[in-house]
Amino acid sequence: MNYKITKNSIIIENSQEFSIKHTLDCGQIFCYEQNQNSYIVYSASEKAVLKEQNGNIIIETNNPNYFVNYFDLNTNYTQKHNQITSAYPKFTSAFEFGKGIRILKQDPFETIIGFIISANNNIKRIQKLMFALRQNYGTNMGEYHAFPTASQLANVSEQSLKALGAGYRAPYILQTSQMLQNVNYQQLSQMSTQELSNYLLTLKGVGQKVADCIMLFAFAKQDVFPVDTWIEKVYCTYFEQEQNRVKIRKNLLQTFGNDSGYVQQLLFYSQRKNM
DNA sequence: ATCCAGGCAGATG
DNA sequence: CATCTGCATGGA
Repeated sequence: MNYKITKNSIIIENSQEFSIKHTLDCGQIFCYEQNQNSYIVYSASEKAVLKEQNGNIIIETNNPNYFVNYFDLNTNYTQKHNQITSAYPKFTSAFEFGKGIRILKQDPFETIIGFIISANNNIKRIQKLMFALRQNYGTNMGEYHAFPTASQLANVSEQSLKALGAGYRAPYILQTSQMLQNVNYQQLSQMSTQELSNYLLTLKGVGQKVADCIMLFAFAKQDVFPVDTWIEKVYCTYFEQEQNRVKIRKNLLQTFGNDSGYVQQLLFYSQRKNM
């Protein structure tokens, strides 16, 4: 995709390959806001404002290089979309609905906490708690708050987390933050999918589904297929009646191979489209 | 009132 | 190994 970088912006020309709305609304990110004619994205300590003008996308930010990587601007999603559409024609209309989705490369710690909170929860409440964590424990950046670091979050009280609505996840957030204080994410990113999965599963509040989401949305792993209640519904629609998530995941991984991550997100978004 | 939301941990066969 | 249960909270 063609883009230009200035000191405080990214300009994307001819932007059909990037739907801001679908990319942000598809459920992979929790800390963003929609305004009248712009979206604001918060990631770790960074912020970006996204607008469409005359068919171009303008991303205003103090850290353009961070968001080039974050929005995965160097990957050709038109090609990916065409490829899966021809490879799996029975899903054409479902894929079409989410055309323009880009799989984000999000901050690992923020993504880990976000998806720990996501367990048995709904997206509105997840977003609310994630912003509350920023507001209460994150570094004040002036006009907004950064997401708290592992060390910052490791030192808050379980009581105060529960007061913000974390419920029974409060001790998971605390224990995982403590475990991640000295982790080398560079090292994690070099692991194979299986190695990384094994590591993530040692964190409190992280099971297979949450680990898959973390690997997909923060580590750009493609050979994962997060199975939640929505994907269960998709599976029962397109494949067969099956309640066992382990089997569903195995079958979907076998069917979609290295297209799994991108396909999963398109199918998830399509399934939730009237929400 | 009951069920559900991007499930997980811990206990029990 | 597989299956079962409790779990905070708020909206439908």
